[in-house]
Amino acid sequence: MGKLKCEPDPSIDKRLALRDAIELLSGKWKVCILSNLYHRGTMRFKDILETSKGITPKVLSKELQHLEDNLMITRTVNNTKPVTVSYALTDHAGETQPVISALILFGLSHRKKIKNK
Amino acid sequence: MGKLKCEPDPSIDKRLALRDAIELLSGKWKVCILSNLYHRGTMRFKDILETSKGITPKVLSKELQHLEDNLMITRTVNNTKPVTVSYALTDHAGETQPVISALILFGLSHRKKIKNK
DNA sequence: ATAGTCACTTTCCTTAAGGTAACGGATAGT
DNA sequence: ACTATCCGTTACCTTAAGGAAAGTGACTAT
Repeated sequence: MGKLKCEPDPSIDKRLALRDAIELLSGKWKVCILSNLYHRGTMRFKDILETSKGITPKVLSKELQHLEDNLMITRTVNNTKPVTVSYALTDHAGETQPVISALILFGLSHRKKIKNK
Repeated sequence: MGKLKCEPDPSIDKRLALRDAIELLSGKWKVCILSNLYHRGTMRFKDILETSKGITPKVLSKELQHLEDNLMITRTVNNTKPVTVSYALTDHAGETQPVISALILFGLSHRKKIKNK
């Protein structure tokens, strides 16, 4: 494979954006949590704890805070007994859909390539 | 945001693909190295060491091996004095382009959202 | 003989991610 | 009073990522 294009380096803005986007999806649980919320809609803490198999409450709590800080999910304390808390995706989280699709498409092709080694 | 669609859970294949794809791009240096190779074409070890500012030879060596294992780059030992080694993207690496574009697009929008907090 | 280049490798260290297990406050049922 | 549910927190530990600094081996130039 030779040189492709020889554009100037990507702008600093794009590099920061790329780094932020990857960080937001990196780690063992974030995509799993987002995916669960996407497919099941609003969920309570305990629901996510059970569907994200293997996660502990401590880690889940941290991940949810991180996702909330990044405006990917909303956290709503319900007026119930005992207290329940609902989490749901924001509209902004919907913008990850093209990213996820592209990642899956590449990942599928990549796994094929790797298997034939 | 209510429930979006209520598809069944994604297939196990897609989940694995997604995880692999994210892992391949996670970490401090991989995207940086790929981006350098993409914009500059074939590069020697020292070139990448200098353009990926802050990386150490040990870490670069490890990252390059990882990328080679994943068929993203080729490693060619040149018949020169002193020995030089050339790295270049594979065709397969080109398939990350839609992923990177999607990540940048999302990242730019995300950074705007976060700034207005 | 000495010093330099290139592509690493080795050793040692710090930091951060993630896991385990137990505990806490609020509330309710029996 | 005792137990249970829910949503966490706290304290402690292990592992992995990554950084700093020096060294190695093959070769060349002076």
